[in-house]
Amino acid sequence: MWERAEIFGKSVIMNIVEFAKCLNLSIGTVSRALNDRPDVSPKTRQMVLEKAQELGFARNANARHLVTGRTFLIRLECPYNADVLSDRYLIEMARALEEETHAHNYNLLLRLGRRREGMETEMYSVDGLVVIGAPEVSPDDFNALTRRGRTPAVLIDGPEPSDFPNASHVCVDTQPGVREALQYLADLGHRRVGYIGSGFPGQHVRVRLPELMAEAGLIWDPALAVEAGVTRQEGSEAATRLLQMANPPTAIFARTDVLAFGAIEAAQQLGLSIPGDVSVIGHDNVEIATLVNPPLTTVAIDIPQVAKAAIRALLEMIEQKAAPSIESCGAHLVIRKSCGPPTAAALAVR
Amino acid sequence: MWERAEIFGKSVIMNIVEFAKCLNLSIGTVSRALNDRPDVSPKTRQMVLEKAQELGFARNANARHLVTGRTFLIRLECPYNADVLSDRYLIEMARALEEETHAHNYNLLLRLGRRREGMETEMYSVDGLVVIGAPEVSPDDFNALTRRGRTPAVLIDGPEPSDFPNASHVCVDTQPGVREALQYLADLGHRRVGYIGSGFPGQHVRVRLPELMAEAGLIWDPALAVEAGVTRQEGSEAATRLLQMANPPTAIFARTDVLAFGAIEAAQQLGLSIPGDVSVIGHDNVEIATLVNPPLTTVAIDIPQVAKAAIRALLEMIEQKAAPSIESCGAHLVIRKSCGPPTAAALAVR
DNA sequence: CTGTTAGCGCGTTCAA
DNA sequence: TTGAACGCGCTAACAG
Repeated sequence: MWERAEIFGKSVIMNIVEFAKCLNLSIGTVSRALNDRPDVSPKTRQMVLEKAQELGFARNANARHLVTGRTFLIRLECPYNADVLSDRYLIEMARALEEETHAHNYNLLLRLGRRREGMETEMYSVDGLVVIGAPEVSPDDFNALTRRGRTPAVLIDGPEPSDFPNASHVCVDTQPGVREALQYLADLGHRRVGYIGSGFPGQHVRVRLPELMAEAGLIWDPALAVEAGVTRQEGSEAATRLLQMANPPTAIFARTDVLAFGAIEAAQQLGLSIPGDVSVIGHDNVEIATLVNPPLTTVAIDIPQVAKAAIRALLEMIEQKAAPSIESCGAHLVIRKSCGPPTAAALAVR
Repeated sequence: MWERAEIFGKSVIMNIVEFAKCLNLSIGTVSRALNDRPDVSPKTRQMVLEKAQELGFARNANARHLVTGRTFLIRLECPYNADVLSDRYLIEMARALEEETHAHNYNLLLRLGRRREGMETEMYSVDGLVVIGAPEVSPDDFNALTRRGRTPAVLIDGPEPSDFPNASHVCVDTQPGVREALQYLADLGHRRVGYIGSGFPGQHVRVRLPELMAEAGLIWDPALAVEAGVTRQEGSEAATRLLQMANPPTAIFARTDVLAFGAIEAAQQLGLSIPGDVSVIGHDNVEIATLVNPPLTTVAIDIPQVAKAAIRALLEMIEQKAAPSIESCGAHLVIRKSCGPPTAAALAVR
């Protein structure tokens, strides 16, 4: 059924030899015309292109890949299983990467789920690899993924660059966004800002929080920084603790949007309005952030920028055999409706 | 840098000839061992496999594809641009399809954005195509996609099967889920159930609503069926109209979750509690359905089932040259917290 | 069971 | 500017 069938007495699947024969040209000329080479007369090229359209001739991609050694395919690897919300980040990143690869005439091969053992040798031959969201990826994993370093790779938000000198890195640095967020709160008139952390150790933001707060002209009080976890419930509990303090913060900055949702919930349960009585800022710009009430102001990683940087680095390695590079991308503040100036009463408390 | 480099004095990229030479075997034997053919002695196979691992030999996929005419690649096409919420459906479908293809040792090539003109001849050679969510796909589009029908294709929730007899079809029939939903409401004690439609003409569910209602033992009153649109706001307005009737429904079934969100909002603004005073059921099982308050009971399309059916149909065409098939997949009810028994007062009204 | 050989379809030399 | 011939790396058919 899908074989070299006959339609109207003509072989449907044509190779370049048969096609060239139809045009009374040699395959060399046809190939050059199709590849847009300069050494073909314009009208020959024109004719070849038209006839290809007319006869429905398309070159066999596999043969081209064999002879050129290129596939124009880039594979996206997500070595870890994420929950739904961080998936949102992955999905948006995948979309951005896909757009970027298409813009360069590459295709993106997606692998959302876990890698299966033993598929290494059966895996598709790709020109490059994007490994995303895998701070914990091991050298062994990396070797398996890249066929012992033979396939150019770029790691987004991956492990320490120094551990994988053969790969390019795009590091996501959220500090600019956090800085913006704190400055925004300060400009609104806040002085005491609470922080709800996600409990992960060694987060740059957490570590540099005192400094960042001070920089924005905010008060740094260790009692205002609590570690929660990842769920909305945990965010709610942490916010409740903060808001019931004798001298509560007038704004809360949560390490993730989900924690911020919990904080909003907690404030509302305590009878506080947002942003009237308390301001809340999240982090991640999760899709739902626009749909909660009030829509959440949040720190957003610039996903298109990260995708652009990653694909650029990868293509430089693929096409120009460039050495691996390291780039850092920032984040910025997305202002919606969960922040406002503190009330006079709240300010009076301290 | 990524060339046939020398590491430890040995060529890193090895072809099957060089590999066979290392083993003192012929390439034929090596090929058969690697392909798991029966006509190789077990210990030869064993040796070949071990040595391949040890020397890091992997066959050139492109050469295999050329000679076998197969790539084990399936491309997913989404010909239309969807909004964020229906994207959610696409994304979940993509995940399910990806799992399914991997289970069969195929890879899924994703194309989330719009197709670009002129990429036809440059497109990757794939074994099959899944076209999703394109009821409006035209024969021309279809021909371009399938290289004039040469590439096996399956359409998920596509146009009338009769219009594309060369493709397999997986139709999504939500009626079983709707039936379940209505029965669930009836079992809770409801009699008067309102319906908020999305305004699309010719929806099977809408057309058969009287019948489905009657089947569940519910009252069919045309006044209780209103057409809204697609936004939350429209859902809210429609629900307000329903709930302000002299003899209002005790439950509302909305054609989409977004409309249901609007209905919940409307009820709450009217001072009605959910599910205390009014029950609400949605349709689509959008991600956010679990996050609203109360979590929304909704009709869910069985995405894994659809994906399974699609891949099965496609692989039958690819591997067994089977004729195109048509299959219908159902939906089911996901019970969360937006439904309860009607209040005695509400029942007394009628 | 193993070795040998002929293509798969194309890009890319070299001559003409 | 064009044509002829070689080879990319592999599978499959056939011969031993």
